[in-house]
Amino acid sequence: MDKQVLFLKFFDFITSVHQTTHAFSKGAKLEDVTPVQYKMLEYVAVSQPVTLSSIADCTHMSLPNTSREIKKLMQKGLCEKVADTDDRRKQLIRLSEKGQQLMNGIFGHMLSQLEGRIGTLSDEKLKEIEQALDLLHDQVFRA
Amino acid sequence: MDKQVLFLKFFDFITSVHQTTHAFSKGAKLEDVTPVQYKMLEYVAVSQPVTLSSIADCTHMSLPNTSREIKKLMQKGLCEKVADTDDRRKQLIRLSEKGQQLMNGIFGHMLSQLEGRIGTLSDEKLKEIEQALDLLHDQVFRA
DNA sequence: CTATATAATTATCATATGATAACTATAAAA
DNA sequence: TTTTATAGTTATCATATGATAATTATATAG
Repeated sequence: MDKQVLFLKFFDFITSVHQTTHAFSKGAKLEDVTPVQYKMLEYVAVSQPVTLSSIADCTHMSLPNTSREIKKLMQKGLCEKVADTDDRRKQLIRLSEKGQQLMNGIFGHMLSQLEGRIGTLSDEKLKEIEQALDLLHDQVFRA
Repeated sequence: MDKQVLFLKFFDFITSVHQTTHAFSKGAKLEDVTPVQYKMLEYVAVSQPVTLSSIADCTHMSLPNTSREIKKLMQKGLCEKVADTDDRRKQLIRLSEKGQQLMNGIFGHMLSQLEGRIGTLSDEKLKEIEQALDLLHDQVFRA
């Protein structure tokens, strides 16, 4: 097994995933949300409610900058703060109704893009794809 | 086959790939090269020599901004221009010796990161991984 | 030959992003 | 209780990035 060749395949694969990600998000209307803000919204959508610190950690941002951008997202009415009753230093963030709808729309758009790619495949093929996702996730792209 | 479930799996997978990419590039010393400039270097490294227009296309940048950033990369001694003898409007870009060394170092770093993840796997497992990469690349993450 | 399309450059501007210092409030440890 | 650690805010600055208009040079179509 030539590791050099496998590496090139990985590199090509990662590039393809990035391009596909770009293609998927293209066309989803994101008026008034910057790339960094979108990344934050995506994280909040999946893990809500979350503290500012965990947003900062997971998006590789500093706490001050995270605070600033969340403030902007709240001003746009996309996020809400909830006080943490256990630890009053913490601020729990979650999507607002409007933010939830925005992300639902985006996820729906991505789903339809995916549908366009795998919609016609047989159930056996889909099973194979699912297994491939699991394998790579566990063996290579694990955190 | 529940498409909704498969979508969530895809979403999770894409997130993992992005995080792994981030982890891979972390630690590679990129003094004085911005993220956008790095993206350009990566494209040039793989496809050189390339025209400014193709760099602009593939990195989703405007031509003026591409021109500006390439200029900076040349000032840093990482890229070179070669005139296209066929069409004198075109500027072919390639890595300089220094740029080549930089990218070799980064690719080497990524290779060792990958090695750390799959280095101990059996040849059969590696074959499976290779097939999974091919499958997903062809069926889902194709351009 | 003239008009038009392509490739790239330069200049300029607004905004997004990243970094840091100074600060407040609360919790936990000594 | 005093000290120290944690969570977050605010303000400020420098730089990176994205958008656009105006310009030059060359190629190609009519």
